[in-house]
Parts: sequence; structure tokens; C-alpha cells
Amino acid sequence: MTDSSAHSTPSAAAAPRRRILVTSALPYANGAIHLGHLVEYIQTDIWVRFQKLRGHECYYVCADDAHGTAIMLKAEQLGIAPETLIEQVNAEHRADFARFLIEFDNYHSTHAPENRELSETIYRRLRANGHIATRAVIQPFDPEKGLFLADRYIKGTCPRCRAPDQYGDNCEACGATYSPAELIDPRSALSGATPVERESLHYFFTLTAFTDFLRRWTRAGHVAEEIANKLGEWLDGGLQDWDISRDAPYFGFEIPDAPGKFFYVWLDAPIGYMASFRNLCDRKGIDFDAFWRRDADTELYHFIGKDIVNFHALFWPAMLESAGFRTPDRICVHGFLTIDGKKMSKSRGTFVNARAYADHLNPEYLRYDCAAKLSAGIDDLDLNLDDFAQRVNSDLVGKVVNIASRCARFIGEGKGGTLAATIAEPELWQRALAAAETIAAHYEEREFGKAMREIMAIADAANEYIAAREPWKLAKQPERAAEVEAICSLGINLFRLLMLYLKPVLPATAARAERFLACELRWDQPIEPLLGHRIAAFEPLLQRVERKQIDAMLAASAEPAAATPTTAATSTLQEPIAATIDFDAFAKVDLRIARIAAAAPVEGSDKLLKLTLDLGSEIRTVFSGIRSAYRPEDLEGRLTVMVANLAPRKMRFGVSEGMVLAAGDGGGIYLLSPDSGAEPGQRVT
RNA sequence: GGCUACGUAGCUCAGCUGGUUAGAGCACAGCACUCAUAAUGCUGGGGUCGGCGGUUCAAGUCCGCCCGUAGCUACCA
Repeated sequence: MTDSSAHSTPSAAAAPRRRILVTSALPYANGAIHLGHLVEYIQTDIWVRFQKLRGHECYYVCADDAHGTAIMLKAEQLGIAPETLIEQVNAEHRADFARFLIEFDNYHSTHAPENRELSETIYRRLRANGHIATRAVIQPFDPEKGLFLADRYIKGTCPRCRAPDQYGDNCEACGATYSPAELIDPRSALSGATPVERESLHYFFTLTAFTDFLRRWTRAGHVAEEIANKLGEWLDGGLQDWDISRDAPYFGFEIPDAPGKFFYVWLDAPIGYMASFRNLCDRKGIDFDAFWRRDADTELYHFIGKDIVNFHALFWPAMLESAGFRTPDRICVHGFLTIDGKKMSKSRGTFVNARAYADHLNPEYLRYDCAAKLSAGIDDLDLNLDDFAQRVNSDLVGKVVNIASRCARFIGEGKGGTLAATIAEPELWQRALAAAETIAAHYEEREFGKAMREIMAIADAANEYIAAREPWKLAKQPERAAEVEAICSLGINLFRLLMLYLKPVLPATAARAERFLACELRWDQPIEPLLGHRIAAFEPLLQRVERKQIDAMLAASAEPAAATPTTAATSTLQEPIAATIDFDAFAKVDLRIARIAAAAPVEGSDKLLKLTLDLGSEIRTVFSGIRSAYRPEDLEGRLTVMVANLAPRKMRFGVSEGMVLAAGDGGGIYLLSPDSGAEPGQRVT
């Protein structure tokens, strides 16, 4: 068999070179990346790597979603500027993505000059087209914080079932939906103050004007049919104009010609896709307009979760249409991740951050497991941890890597050597080769699960072949050495094919395989078998998953806030005595006996209790981080000591007017108590 | 509450427009093999296709109801 063309694929990548821009949803810059996020980035990254491997011009951009009230409040809570917060988070996000081999061509931020410019440009075009309207809106306002309150920042008693402490939009106890105004005893979740109604001028994007456009657009193959049906419901129900402004103070971009008004975070978030790409174009000399002008012949794909379909399939195309840009070719929507069949939960230890996973397990395992489960549909996918370990061990180590491992030994005694000059079993090789186009089609359609099944079927066939030919037996007969070499060379060639097919999913393992095979795995040209080719010594390519690694990851995830660096370490070392002060310095601290009149957990905080302290002459509200050690009901009525002249401190949940005194070294918390007889308000000296 | 998906072997999932005894991988059992990271091969057990009723010559596949799960119910990020 010297005619190598008989062994190659007909035309692996004869298709014209496509130009593709791909995005994943922008992670919000107030928290860490977790496994739920990663499903999307892994899905997108695999698809992008596949396109690049096929020789297409493909760019993958993303960014942090860095604006909004939540970021502003979080920064305030941490006592840092929002700009500082989003820089820190950006660095963390980049590091997490890198560990999972998510290879962005650019990772930017929505808080960037490119995004400001594009947001303003788009806004001005919308306005010029008559698609911006203004009208007064009455909204709840927190007089203490000086902020308009979104529904989620208002809590109160449910008007239907009287459940206390419910959010302003719906009741978690009875499921009722209502407006914040209907709540009994509404409170600002930020300050505890009673919200007041206040009027303000808001800017709206006239989405209603795009109803017909969106009806056509959503049925033109840009989303899956099931998504189109869902969007159809909204369209039938009647669209409403979209409120795109927020009042100062707000962390974001100020709206042109509208002092004190800011773009709502969801307005500039999708524009962040463009901004990130703009930034890339400026650095690399890529033609931005070729990807965004209305008649562009390039392709645009957005990968998102099913929770944000309305923003991407209604608001976004309508904005782009009005502003004179192209609309996306496809919104690729995926479902949510569950772990062992349950939603990720912090208390159950099933809320796994990217970092916790990567500290204990190889990220490529997760990439493969996701690939094996992903389809083009929007079904949720479950990370069953036992199944995960079994699948990785059996498919990747037991089947695929095993082929190389068992064959390499017979090629130059495992120390590298030359492969046979012919293919021992052309039929088998052809069958594995012919699968290339099927597998490619599955990748293209985002049917990764089908692709993985197809690939593993080849691995099965390869192992069957080797088992049937028993090269280890033949090896005992020196005169049949050529036969052994031929069998194992085919095995190595099949392994090479498998690693090529898996390269988008397992880039790091593929790179190791390339060193072993001494050849680059390429899918942008006809695939030829390696004949008479010299390979390197075999090295283990992938280690098995052990259950104890999974358990360690879960244990690390289950550890509460202890994982934060501030409380870690040195807790057992006794703190040295502080520098000497004089009496006057001590006398400046006004310590008073206080009676804990009420104590309640602070919703949204793991550590804080809200204490209402009776000082005899006045009542103070103090937020204290003693929740881990005391139940609120056990505290009510007891006396303690507080710093009464400490400057009030604004916290996320309200203003804290002092501190209670407690001992603690990280292991426990011990609140101080006076001997009996002390009265609230008495000074402690 | 309304709406939308989903519910197939212990686990993860295939099953297109209804059509022979419902499939795969893993797990499990037995056998073989011992080249390979206790890997591989062969054989096998295992499912009333969530429940009930209906349409049909024929239903996992269509219709209705019920149960369960998830999501949506846009001015939440």
C-alpha cells in the first residue's frame, strides 16, 4: 500500500475559510467563577478550538460585566473603590479561566473606554432613530442610602401569606407575585429604612417598535425552535419598552446629555462583546467593521445560559437593528448545571468554585465530562461525581490513552521508534477516518455528546482489534516481528486519530500526544496516516481520577467563609500585646453596658447578626459578626458591653452604630457579659 | 397561579416525521487474556420507556388528565 491517498480523508477542509466571532456571556464582576459558569465557557471554548482546528478564522472574546448597583454595594461593603474591586475580580477570573484552558482571544471589561464609546454611539443612534423615549417613573427610594431600590433590595411581609422577610417581587413561601408597594412593612434591605416613593425621569428603549422585526428574527433560525417558542410567548403577550436608565449613584456610564442618569448595566453588557472585540481589533489590526456592519459576510455567535435569553434574543437584536449593526447569526443557549442531581448549594458543599475544583482535579476531566453530556439543546446537565470519575477513567484512561500505552511498548521497546510503512488493516483505518466528517458535523452542531460517543466507538474498535491480533503473543516469535510492528503501528495511528478528534476538548493532553507522536495534530488538511514515521518515547498522558480527590474538592467547597485569606492561618498563634497607651487614650473609648433587645440574622450575610441594643437612654443598631457562635434567640435579653462612641459605619445592610465586645481567635467567639447588677447605659471604666 | 421543558436499565444518556423481541457507555456477574496507568476482549443478568386513560392495525414516540423535577412569569444582576 504505497498509494497514501487511499488512506486519507476525501477533503477534510476543502470548505471555504469562514470568519467567525464567538462570545460567551460576561460573568458578573462581584464573585468567583464556579462550575455552573464553566459549562458555558467550556462549551464555547471547545467549539472555538474546533473551528480554529479546522482552519477557520475564529475569534473568541469575553469580558467582565463590571457595572451595576450590586458591584457598587459590594465595593462599598469591602471599603474599596468599585474600580479596584472589578480589577481584582478581573484578575481572578482570568486566572480561573486559564486553569480550565479557556482560551480567549481577548478578555476585557465593560468598564473600558471602548465600551463607553460604543455604548454612547449606539445610544445616540437609537435616539436619532426615535427609539429612545423618556417618562417619569415612580420607584421606591431608600432615604437613608439615597438610592432607588430595585425589587430585590426591598423586603417585607408577604401580603398574601404573611411570611416575613420576603423580597419585593415575590414570596418564596407562597409563591405570590406582587409589587413592592404591596408588601406589609416594607424595608430597605440595604439600610433597614422604610422606602419612600419618589419620582424620576427614566429613559426607555422603545422595544415595542420592534415587535414585527423580532417576530421574524426569532423564527429565522437564530435560536433553537424551543427558544423561539418561548420568545413567541413574550411577543404574543406584548413587549414593553425597556427601561435603560438608572439614577446616580450608579457604577456605570453616564448617558450622553443626561446628567445624573446612567446606562442600566444590561444596556452596556452585550455591547461589551463589541467593545472587547474592538479592543482586540485595535491591537491586532483586525477589521472590526467586517464583523459588525449590517451586510457583514462574517459569522457571529453568542453562547449564553437560558436565563438571559430575553436580553440576547429580544433587546440585543433590536438595538443592533436600530443602530445599523448586523445581528447575531445564532444565539446558542445551554441549560444549567446540577451536581449529583441537585442545584449547587453552599450548605451541601455542592457549590464548587472553579478554584476549588482545579486545586484538586484536572480541568480537562471536567471538559471531557461536559463534552460527553452537552448537546445543542437547553436541557440542564448533571455532574454526577461518581459517574464523572468512572467516565473519565474508563473512556480517557482505559480506552484512549491505553491504546498508545499498550502499543508503544512494541515500537522500539517503548523508547521511541519507527512506525510500519503500511497500514495493516486498511478497512479499520478507513472506518476511523471516515468518522472524521461525522464527528466534525457533531462539533459544528454543538452535539458534543454525539461526537464523544462516535470517538469512543473508534477507541473500542481499536482495542478490539488489538485484542484480536494479540501482538504480545506474536512478539514471542522473532520471525513475526514485522507483523507485531504493523499491528501496533495501526494502533498508534488510530490513537493519533482519536487525539485529533479530542483535541478541542483536551488541548493539554493533545499537546502531550503530539510530543509522543512527534507530529502536530491537524484537521485543516487531508489526514494521512503516519507511515515509516519516527515517534518519541511514550510518557503517561493522563492520570486516573480518584474518589478521594473528589472528596477533597467537596470538603474544600464545604468550608464556609474560612477559605477567605483574611481569616486563614496564624489563628492558633497568640497575638502579641499591642503598644502601650496612656490613660487618656483609653478614656477616649466609651464602653457601655447594653441590653440586647433584639437579635436577628442578616439576610444575605453568612456572618452577621443585627443587634438592637438598649443603652438605657437610647437604642442602637449594631451589626456584629457573631452569627456562627450565637443563635439570635439566645442573645435576646442578655447584657453585654459595647463601644458606644465608635463612629457609625455604613455596611451593605445598613449603618452599624458601634461594636459589641467579644473575644475570639478564629476558633470561637465569646461575647463579654458584666456581672449581675449592671444596668444598661452604665459606663465601663 | 399561568406557561414551557423534562421524567427511558443502579448511573449518565441515545432513540428522526408512531412500525420487527427498546439501545449505548459506565456499574454489576462469569469467562478469557496478561501487551497496557488493576487497563483490554467475550458472554450475561437487569427496564410494565413517571402514572392513568384515549387515538391507531401498531405508541417510549400522538392526544388528555395526574404526579414529580427544573425553568420562565422581562424594568433582578
